[in-house]
Amino acid sequence: MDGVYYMSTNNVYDILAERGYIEQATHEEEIREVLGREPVAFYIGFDPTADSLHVGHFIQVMVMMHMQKCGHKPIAIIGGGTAMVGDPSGRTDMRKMLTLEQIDLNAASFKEQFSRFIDFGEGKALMVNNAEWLLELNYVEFLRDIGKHFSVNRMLTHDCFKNRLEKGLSFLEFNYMLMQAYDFLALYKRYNCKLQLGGSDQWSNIIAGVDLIRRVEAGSAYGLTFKLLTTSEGKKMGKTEAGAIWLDAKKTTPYDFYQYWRNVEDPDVKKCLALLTFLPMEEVNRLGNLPGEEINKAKEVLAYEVTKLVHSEKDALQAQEAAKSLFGSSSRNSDSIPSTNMPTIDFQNGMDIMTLLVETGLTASKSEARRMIQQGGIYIEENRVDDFNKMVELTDFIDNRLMLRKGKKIYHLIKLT
RNA sequence: GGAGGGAUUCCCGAGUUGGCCAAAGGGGGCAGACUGUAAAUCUGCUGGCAUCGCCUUCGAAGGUUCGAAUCCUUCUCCCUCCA
Repeated sequence: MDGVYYMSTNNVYDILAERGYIEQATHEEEIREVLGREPVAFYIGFDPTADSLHVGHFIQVMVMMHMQKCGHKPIAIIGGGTAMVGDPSGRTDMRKMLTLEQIDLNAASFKEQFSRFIDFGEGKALMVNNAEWLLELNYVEFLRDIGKHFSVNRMLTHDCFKNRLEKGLSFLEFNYMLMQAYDFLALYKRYNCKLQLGGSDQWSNIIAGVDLIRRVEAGSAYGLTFKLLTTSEGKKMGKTEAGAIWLDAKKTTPYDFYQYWRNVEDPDVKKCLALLTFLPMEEVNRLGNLPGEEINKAKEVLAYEVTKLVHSEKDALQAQEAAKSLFGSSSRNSDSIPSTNMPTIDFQNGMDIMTLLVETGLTASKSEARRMIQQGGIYIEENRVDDFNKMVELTDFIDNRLMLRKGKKIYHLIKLT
């Protein structure tokens, strides 16, 4: 039935709802009606605090894609204005101010990445930097025109501030909401943007914008929030001990990217398929409900599909192939297996295993390498290394290659050059 | 501006009669067993270098001491209360 439903509707709201994106809506019925009636300009904000988007952003990008496919017009806002000030949440580490150049650089990377997913062709989508209007604001004017519409009493009742009242809240942070609300207003006026989307943590800020537009312009504006990508246990997904999963292949290789999705926990597979791929819901449900061990098939599809979307079909195929060769029984030859090229001479007199582990980045230090070996977590070509003084010799290489493994899943190929 | 309180290893959080503290405990993470490249569970590890041992860590900089995360001084940041 889900599949039929998907096929028979073209209201993007229904699609988003069915796929499980939507968390909260300011005016559910109205939004659905507007989206079904006319092309709507909508926006999502992104702070250019890094030089690449990550998986957390990707879910928002997915939404933009769905929306665009259904004829609506995405406006991606780069938070250049807010980034100038520095995101106040997470104040202990006093975020270092990004320079204007850095922000511009990041913004350019963002745009490049957005372009892979969204069609920025004439009139189809926009990317705007809020520095355009935020940086030249006049303080007193802003207070009089915008500030007067905000009730401190009401703001204080918002959850996002409530929690902070105990820990402390700077005036700067307190103003963040006004800035974002102003963004919405500015976009409303410039582009007739009447819908703001965002992660569920943006709810308060979004309502603030909706209210502001209604007050200042007596206009109709709406907000929708989406579920943050979390595991069944409520932890944020898209982060590993090593950091975020980036969309930039230089920061997270397609192989690692693929593996991340290949290894999601059983209960999360269905959700990920729905949120991060364009597979029909019928298929999503079928795959997500595969029993027991068969769910691994669904994980393979998930990993393949997401990698294909974010990188390319070729990358997805290569990653899949690499994974199969490593975890299956076939030969271990694939260009996508993580590897390090090392000069042959380095092994002329042998190299001790601990140094090798550090060189390849499999362990962060020799101490860790030692520990790993003592615990039996290091393998050379499927042979457990039991001596941390072991010297790796040229004779250990087969065809100029040597496969190292840490734990069960982390492979690393050494290639002699 | 005044009065108090606090800053500890990835995170939270003990530790302040100075040595037994590389620093309790929990979380997270990693590894092992079991598995399905899953979950749950159990076990071990979790600053660096090194074959006893050594080195750098407890907001920053100095000082007192044979010896300081623990005492003193100054500084920075944060919190609470008062004005």
